[in-house]
Amino acid sequence: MTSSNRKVRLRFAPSPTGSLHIGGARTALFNWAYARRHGGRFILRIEDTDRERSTPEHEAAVLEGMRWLGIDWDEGPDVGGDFGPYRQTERFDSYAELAERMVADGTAYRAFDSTEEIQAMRETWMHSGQKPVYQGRDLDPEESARRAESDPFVLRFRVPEGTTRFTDMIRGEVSFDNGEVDDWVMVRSDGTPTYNFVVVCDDTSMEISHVMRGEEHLTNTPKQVLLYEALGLEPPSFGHFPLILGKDKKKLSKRTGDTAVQSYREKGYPPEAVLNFLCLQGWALDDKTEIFSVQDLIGHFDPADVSKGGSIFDPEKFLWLAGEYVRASEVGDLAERCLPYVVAAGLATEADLRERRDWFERAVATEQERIRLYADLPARIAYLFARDGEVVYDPQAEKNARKHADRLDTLKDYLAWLEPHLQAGSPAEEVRARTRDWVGERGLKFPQLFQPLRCALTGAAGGPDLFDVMELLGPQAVRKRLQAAAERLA
RNA sequence: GGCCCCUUCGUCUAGUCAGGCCUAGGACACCAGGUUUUCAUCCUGGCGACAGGGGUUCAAAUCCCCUAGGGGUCACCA
Repeated sequence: MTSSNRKVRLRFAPSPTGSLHIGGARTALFNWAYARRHGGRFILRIEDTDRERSTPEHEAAVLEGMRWLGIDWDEGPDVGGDFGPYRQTERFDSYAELAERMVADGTAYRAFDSTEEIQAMRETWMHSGQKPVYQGRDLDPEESARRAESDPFVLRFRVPEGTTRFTDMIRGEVSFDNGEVDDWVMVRSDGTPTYNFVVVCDDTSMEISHVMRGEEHLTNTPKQVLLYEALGLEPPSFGHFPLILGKDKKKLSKRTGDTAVQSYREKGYPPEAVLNFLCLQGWALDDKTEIFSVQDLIGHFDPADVSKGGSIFDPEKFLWLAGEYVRASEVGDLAERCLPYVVAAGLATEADLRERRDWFERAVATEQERIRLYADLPARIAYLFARDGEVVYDPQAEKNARKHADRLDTLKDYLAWLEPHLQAGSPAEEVRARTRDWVGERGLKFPQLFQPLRCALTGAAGGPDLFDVMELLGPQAVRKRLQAAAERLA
């Protein structure tokens, strides 16, 4: 394309004005995948030139979010690299010098308009249907230099006549009439450089070969391409991803859904599922595979295959995907990942769970196909930690149990029958089989025993196999819960 | 409002570049069955789309034009 013999170097350049956004994460992911696929480098650069809103805490949160997802970088503020520094505010010196040169050769000029004047112009443009473009209001060089000594000014880029074209890796040929492009501000009156200026400087000096970002940057691209041309530099290849949309079809925002990667982490989404879901926003591995790893992404990602239209973020499908990952987990791993949530819910201490590790894993196994998020587990296994006389009966469970007029006798007789098994510690399979026989011999239907039994043991209307539950509970708890139920269900 | 981008089931998408293999495939959701001690899982089936209109062609979801709709952007934010 633009640069055939350049080394492949891509960057993700978030501004630390908040935690990692779901859209930013996808941008990072695709850039990362492209770099990895082509044996290139992936660079993390912090765009902190908005000093008002940028904070070290946000920067840390962004890095943490990336790490959690498993997107690693070869160069960045924390790991360094040969093209540092990797925070823009630490690179200010290099911008100033270039700006001076551009004023000297006329590709940039000083503008002395006050904020109010600019405001007024914009008002006029918007209401009168004129082109909302600021162009060519520069003074002759001498007057400009003279006024510069007393009055504040900004440096603007002088947009030449013509048409600016570039080949977008996702959209193909894109062109803008230069008459539509503002003589945009490169350097503010306080001497600090603006985004479009800084980006070009940094991408150049960091030898970035491909710039892939969200579609909201599409109109910035001609400004940047023009700057590359004015500087006699070869621009990188550009690509603009479609936006991730909320239910309202507008750019996903906090109003229309959770946008922070961190909040999905807290809710207990497996990071692999988050990554997988992000891939599905605008890209597909093939015509039928929904579940795949980042290795598959790396092996097949091509920006030309990315959809051009925006995609509405579907929380339902996201949840389904999370569940798929949870179900496919190895139980030990799943237990490890759920453990913090069980502790946070106050059901047990970490030490306790680690001591009863085998038991805990078995408990997790009973719920593996019922939970979709790690955070779903605590509520589902809370009954295992309840006091035997105080198991919380779900209204539906109690209703089911009370449907059977013979419930009290059934439970009492069943407990009596069960007692020898409890004492002998009979395995679940055996008790399960024998119980079925017992139900048959007594001429009962299964629900007549199982509904009261489930309510007594777990308090829930649905749940795992009751004989697995009994094993987890242990003989004493089973006894007590059945006895308690004989009173509570009277 | 100007400019730019976009448009396949409700949603995510395959197919569009190289027109026929598309009576448009998959997934989520939904509906109906089945399995199960219940819930969940799992299995089977169903519902459901080429924005509209003109061309080009033997043939168009695919190419061209127009219209409509949606979005983005118009900062001394990034």
